[in-house]
Amino acid sequence: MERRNTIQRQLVADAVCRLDHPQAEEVYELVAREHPHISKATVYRNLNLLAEDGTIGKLHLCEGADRFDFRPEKHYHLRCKKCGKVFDAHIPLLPELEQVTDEADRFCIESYQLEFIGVCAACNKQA
Amino acid sequence: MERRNTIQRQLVADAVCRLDHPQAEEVYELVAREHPHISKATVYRNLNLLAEDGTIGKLHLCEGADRFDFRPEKHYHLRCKKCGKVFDAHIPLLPELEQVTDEADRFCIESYQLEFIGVCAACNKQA
DNA sequence: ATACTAATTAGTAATAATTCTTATTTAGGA
DNA sequence: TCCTAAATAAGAATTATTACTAATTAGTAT
Repeated sequence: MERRNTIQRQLVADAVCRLDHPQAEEVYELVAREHPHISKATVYRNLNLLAEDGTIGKLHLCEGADRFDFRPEKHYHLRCKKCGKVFDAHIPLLPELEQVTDEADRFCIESYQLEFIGVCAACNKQA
Repeated sequence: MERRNTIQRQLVADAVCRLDHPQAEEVYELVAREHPHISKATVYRNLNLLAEDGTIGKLHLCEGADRFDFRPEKHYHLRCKKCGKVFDAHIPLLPELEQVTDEADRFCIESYQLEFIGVCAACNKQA
């Protein structure tokens, strides 16, 4: 049987759109505020399903829990090591990175995960 | 007071050298085989201390637990999505990546984390 | 050698994030 | 309407890691 369109899945997707790079827990909290009966496992499962079929993006960053991202275009991310916030980078994609191969290891590269780490404007101003 | 040189720290460092991109648990197991009284917390603490001062590297990959790496030169990593193994990439460092800035966000980039994902030679042969 | 003191330890408890389990409910087709 | 597979709720279980605390240790000073 096909994947169904469920209300829960739609609610999860909506919540990701309304939040900024939320972690699963934040998505759960937002949905649960309106629909207290939703199960945490349902939120996790649907986040992963939505990420699988590309409806949303899933970010596995160096620190902390996975985050989700509804922006469709491919883009890099910045993580502030002071406040922990994650930002969309306004950096053009690096074509060199897309073309990397590793013949030496006969390893078939399919994708990559890149994250820039540093200090955001707000935290920089404070210091 | 300064950081001390402890036997436990040396044992942890040695174990990382003898293993290939081990997770903390594997380091613990190897040390504990010879020294069953070592505490898991001690292994974790020392792994992080060693990573802090650059004696070993700490890898936060997309999947699974953190891994540790004793190789001193900067290099990229490959992760096989079939078998989960992590390999050192024989790919030259990309200078473009080292020079990236993000003026638009006034974000001060200090480092980055890059990981290539694909299928290793062994898994490729099987399929 | 002994004593001192802060760093480190072992062992355990706690936490955080996520996945698993099971009984129940639902959606869509026959 | 009835059937069946998919999806759900609720909570237990798991995994990886960190926190806590009393006891021990390393490095230095006596």
